[in-house]
Amino acid sequence: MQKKPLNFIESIIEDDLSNNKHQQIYTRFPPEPNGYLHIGHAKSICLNFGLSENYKGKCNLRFDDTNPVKEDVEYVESIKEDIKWLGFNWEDEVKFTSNYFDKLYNFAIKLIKSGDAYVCELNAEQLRKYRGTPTEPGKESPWRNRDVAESLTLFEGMKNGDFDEGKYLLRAKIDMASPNMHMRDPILYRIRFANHHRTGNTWKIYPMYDFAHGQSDYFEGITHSVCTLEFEVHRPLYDWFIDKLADSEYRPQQIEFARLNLTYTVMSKRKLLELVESNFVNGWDDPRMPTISGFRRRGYTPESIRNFSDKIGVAKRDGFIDVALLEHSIREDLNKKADRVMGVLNPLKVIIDNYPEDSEEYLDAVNNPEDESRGKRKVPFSKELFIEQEDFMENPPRKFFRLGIGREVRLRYAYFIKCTHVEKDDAGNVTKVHCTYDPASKGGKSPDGRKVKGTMHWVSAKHAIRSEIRLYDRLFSVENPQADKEKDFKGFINENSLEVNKIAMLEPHLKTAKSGEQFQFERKGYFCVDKDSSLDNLIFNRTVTLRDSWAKIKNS
RNA sequence: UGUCCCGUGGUGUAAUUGGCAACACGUCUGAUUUUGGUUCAGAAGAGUCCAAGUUCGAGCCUUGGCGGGACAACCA
Repeated sequence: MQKKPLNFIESIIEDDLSNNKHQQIYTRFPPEPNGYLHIGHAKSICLNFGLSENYKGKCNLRFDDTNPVKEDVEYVESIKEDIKWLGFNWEDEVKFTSNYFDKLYNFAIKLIKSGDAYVCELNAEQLRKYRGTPTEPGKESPWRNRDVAESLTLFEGMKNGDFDEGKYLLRAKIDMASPNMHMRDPILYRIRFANHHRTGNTWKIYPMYDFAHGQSDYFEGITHSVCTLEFEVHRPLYDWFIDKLADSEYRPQQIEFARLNLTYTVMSKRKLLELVESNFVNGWDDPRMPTISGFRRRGYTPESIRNFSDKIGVAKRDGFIDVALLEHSIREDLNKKADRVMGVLNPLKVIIDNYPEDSEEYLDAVNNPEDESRGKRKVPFSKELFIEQEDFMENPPRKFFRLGIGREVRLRYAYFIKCTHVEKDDAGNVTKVHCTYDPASKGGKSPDGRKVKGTMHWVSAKHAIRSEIRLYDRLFSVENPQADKEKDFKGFINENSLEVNKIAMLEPHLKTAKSGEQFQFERKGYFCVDKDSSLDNLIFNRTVTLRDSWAKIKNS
């Protein structure tokens, strides 16, 4: 057995462990509770929790809840649910940055006292001007050298709610000329009269993310603070804070990796929120959304997402993962797990002219050829059947192996049938296909050994149950909807990303299928029962189609 | 005209004291098949952004270019 090559983060960890820098690793997943988790977060979750699993360490779930105006308990609940669903467990109880508000406040006071922070009165616009640009140095605030005592008093007042929002700020005193914008006297605290989902109205001031994040890692004893690339330039600032705070050699080590981009979708919470709010989709868990809850409702399994996460790897260069790899991951998983059934999406009536009028019989069908333990079931057969419209052609092209006049095919698990003639409507559309069957071919084998090219799925007309089927396609019509700087990403939405089919006919076995249950509709794809489904209105979501080499031939 | 990060098949990741580039997805053949699925066998596809240098030998080291990305929210 060959050892799987390490990614660069694992290499760092193995070095740290073998050098005894750490005896045990401690990671964390630190979402802000301001939206639902998406597949990009899943990558980070699998990484952080996976690392702690593989190296026998620990991993915290910590909500970075420093901005009460955007955050909500609804989101903390959904995030917890998603992580559990993926199969991960956090260490101890859930952590919140708001747990550290006191510590952070005391640290801020320490910084004021040591002359490393001051209360500033610049307004938003002035602040922007004073900050400079990436290529031009900033200017020092007129309040920068205010008395320590005065800053202390003012900061106390800010905390007590004595001042209006925006009136004062606490800023670190670092270097307004730094080539790194984040070092130009960053804001530590701002006044906010907002109700915090956990601390209520206790606080009138809230720490900025940059002032809270690194220290929270430090408070929790995190050894490896894994985050995405955009925080790379923040690292010197976090290190600056920790140097002021630390009383030992211990430092959390921040390591940045490239966030996940997937083709034909968008991955920012802001954009996903926009899709939800403008009703392009039906909520955060719409099966077209790249959210974890969306994939769950679509029928993706936790295993498929974890395997996907393994396969995409971890690196610092950012790129786009082909959505085909995700689709491969779910097919791979469902191929082993999903029971096969027969369902006709676009029914075409077939009449077996030589089959006895009122007769019916139950035929054996294998539930899952990949898993014998799943056993067999009975499928009813009778004189009138439905087949898929696209499985019949009057003038079939070369390489078409299905039914046509004079052709013989196999009905899966049933009989060989041969088409004799068709009926048409006034418009010339085929409405009924007449066939004869070979009674000797029961079960799908012909005793004389003759072969047929095609095997088709079918349902017995009088036994079939009708169902609603939601067919999903990619949400966007281009690989990268954000590539165009001029045009808004919503302009690239695929108008046909949802097709609701209400004419599908399924084998009766599915009548009692429960919400969340997954099946392979033979030759059509993987489907799961939607949460909106009920006994009198069965609803299936198509998770993904099967690979389809005929479609490729047909389209070329 | 700043600081930091990154350039390996179509896509994503490997190549761990420097030894003529591997795996996965995708693509294309063929075999098997009661799913045009699965499975199996095979093929094409990069000479590692460019240039110079060190070396017997460079994707790995050095230098200089070029290209891409991040950073100017009282967001995270």
